Amino acid sequence: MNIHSTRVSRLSTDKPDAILEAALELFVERGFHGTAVPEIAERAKVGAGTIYRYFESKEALVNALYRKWKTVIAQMVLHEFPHDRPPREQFRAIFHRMAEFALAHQREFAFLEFHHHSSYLDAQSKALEHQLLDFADAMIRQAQSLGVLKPLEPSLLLALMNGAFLGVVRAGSEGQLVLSPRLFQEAEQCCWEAIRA
Amino acid sequence: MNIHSTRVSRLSTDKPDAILEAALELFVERGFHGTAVPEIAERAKVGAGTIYRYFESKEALVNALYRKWKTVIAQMVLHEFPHDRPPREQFRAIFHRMAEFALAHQREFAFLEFHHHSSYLDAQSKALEHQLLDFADAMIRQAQSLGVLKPLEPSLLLALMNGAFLGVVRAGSEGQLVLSPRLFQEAEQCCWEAIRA
Amino acid sequence: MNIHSTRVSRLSTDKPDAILEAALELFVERGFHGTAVPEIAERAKVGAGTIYRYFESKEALVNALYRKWKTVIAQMVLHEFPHDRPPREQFRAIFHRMAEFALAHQREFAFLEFHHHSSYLDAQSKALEHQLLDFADAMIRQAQSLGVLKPLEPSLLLALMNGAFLGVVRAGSEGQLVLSPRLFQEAEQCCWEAIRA
Amino acid sequence: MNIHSTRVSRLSTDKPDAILEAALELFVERGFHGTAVPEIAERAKVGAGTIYRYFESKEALVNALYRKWKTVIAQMVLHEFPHDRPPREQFRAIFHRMAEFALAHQREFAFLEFHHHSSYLDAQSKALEHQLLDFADAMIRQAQSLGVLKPLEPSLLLALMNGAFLGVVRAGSEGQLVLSPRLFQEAEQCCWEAIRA
DNA sequence: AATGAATGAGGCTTCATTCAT
DNA sequence: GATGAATGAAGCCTCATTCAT
Repeated sequence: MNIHSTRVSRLSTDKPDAILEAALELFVERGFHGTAVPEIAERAKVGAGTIYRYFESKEALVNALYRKWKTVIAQMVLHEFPHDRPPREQFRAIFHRMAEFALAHQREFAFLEFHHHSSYLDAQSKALEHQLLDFADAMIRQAQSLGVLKPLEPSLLLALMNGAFLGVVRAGSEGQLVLSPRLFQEAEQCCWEAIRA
Repeated sequence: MNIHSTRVSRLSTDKPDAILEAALELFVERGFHGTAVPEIAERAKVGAGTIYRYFESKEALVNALYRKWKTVIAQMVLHEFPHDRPPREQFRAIFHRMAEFALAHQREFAFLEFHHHSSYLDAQSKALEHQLLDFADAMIRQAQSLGVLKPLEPSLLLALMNGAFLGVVRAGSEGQLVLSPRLFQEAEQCCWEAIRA
Repeated sequence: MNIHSTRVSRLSTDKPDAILEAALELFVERGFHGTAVPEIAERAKVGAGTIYRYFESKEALVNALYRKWKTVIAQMVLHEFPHDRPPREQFRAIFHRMAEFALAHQREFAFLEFHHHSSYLDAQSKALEHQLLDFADAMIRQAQSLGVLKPLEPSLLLALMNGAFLGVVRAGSEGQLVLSPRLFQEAEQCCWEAIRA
Repeated sequence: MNIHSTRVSRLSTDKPDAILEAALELFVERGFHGTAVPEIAERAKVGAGTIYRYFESKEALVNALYRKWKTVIAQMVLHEFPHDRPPREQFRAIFHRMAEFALAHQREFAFLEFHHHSSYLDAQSKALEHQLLDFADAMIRQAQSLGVLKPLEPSLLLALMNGAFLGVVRAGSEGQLVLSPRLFQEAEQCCWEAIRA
């Protein structure tokens, strides 16, 4: 098998990926209901029918997309997490890893956020959602028990951090802010001061 | 004007409001493209054609809705703003007024946030968006010049605050948090600590 | 309300009927799966969407059609049936009434026969089917007990009569035979001789 | 030709047959338009493209199928027909031979009947149809000239016989009747009495 | 020769909008 | 002014057919 045939073969294999990629872009730009399946096909440079060889329906497609990236981000955050380090460092780790993901995959991040609670996400997709939230919730409670964080409702602290981070990413994708590792470091410091005891 | 004509007039006047109200609910529940105009008519208890007497198109309807509430929230925040008070107090004022709005009009707030940057919003609607942001930006710069806030990019601080606030409201509408004036006070304190020098 | 408005009103009311009529013709000509809904709309001179104001789906449409005419034929045969007359006369009555229907509604008769056992007919429609068959079966058994008919399986006699009648109507619609009351009288005599003791 | 090549050859030769067999089953179950070509391929255990190596199109496939079995049944009925025997015996021969075919090939018989006058049958296929009918018509006329049959329109007698026979087979495939040689003998006697002078 | 992935025309259905009442 | 029946363009999806392997 020479280079050429390898390439051809890779192209074939990439069809579902091209579809996912195209769908991601369009769902972010126009939303789920605002995107027509043939548009996705066109951008992915495949026939409209081809989409249905790989995904049962438009809904199955969003769900596959959602699960794919939600799984990636969860793994990035949780992989070899420094469980035995102090809260301040753990917080930095989470923030940093999410920033890394958000920088490398702005569109994917936006997609995950905008489709959070949509009616077309199935139970399995919604379950994935809680993986990270539950983890963060546990972190917060532990840090609170150590007296490191403000003794407020964990959900409040979580909502503030989550929101603040998302706000920064949003400002980035809207062009009001140029995202950079440096910027996220600054944001991280601010966020920490928001919740520390 | 006799009783009869008053009634008729009141009914007539209420129709566009009923339509806006119904549209708001449905747009929040299912999104713009996910909502059918006849559904709006049904919930508003008017004929489908009636909507087109008051709004040129479905798009004109969202834009009217967006402008209506964006104007209300802008007025709530800016009306008799304590321009001569210290930054700490001004920050509290903004936060408090927005919280008031968000508590009284959760659906409206959600609507404004979810439709921020949608393609179906026209230029005029998008312009309204900047009213509050520009105001906040000016506040931040002034406070920074007084050395009260961290000397970071104003857009970053704005994004953090905006996001954090939104995160709390979101957690509220998702049921993870029970919104209350007390809760917003706590959130406000956290947010302030995030950005103060 | 003058003649003109009556006409208009009748036209409006006739829309579902026009749809049923058009569907009937096309289903007979090309079968259920061979007929496109827009074709039905075109022949009925209505918009394609209009069909869906009156029928939930293409399937609901065939079922409505089937039930409509199956009910009509059943009533024609069973209405004021001469229960107290001798078998020979009863047989003639059934045959004659069905012939009357088949002559007046050739297409409808063909439709009912060709769609008998189709997968798109729902349970309710299929239930209607048995109304006439069960009645005929009871007749046959009674006549047998009187020694008037051959002592063969009732289902066989029924199948022979049913088939023979249908064969004549078919030959008529295929142009091999010109249907007439006279012709059916002759057919009736033949059929009786086939089954009489 | 060695064992190996025989096997290969048999396999190859069997492919069109497997396709015809699969198509027959599905056409009977769901009709022509209700059956998808890939389904036929799947049931025949061949690739979808393979079908097009043997048949130009889906339409060509039904026509081939129709012609194949229409030819078989015609040969079964006409082969060494007892031209010099009396009408009663000839009638019995036809009936018996068709019964034999219908018993051995219920699905094929059903297929031929249900697709009689379909728009997708071409002229050649429809011509085959007349082979048997014309033969039967000639028989009837001859028997009539001998005064053995009722002096009614030959087409009427033909339609009655044809229909009655079909009715019995139909009742068999619908489960209302258990087909057997004995049953067909009884049916034959009935039919004869229907038309004899 | 055989395959089955790929295609895109066409089918069923929805829905924004119009218009006769 | 108000209605809602009617429309047809457009959306999701299927499937007969092709073609690269």
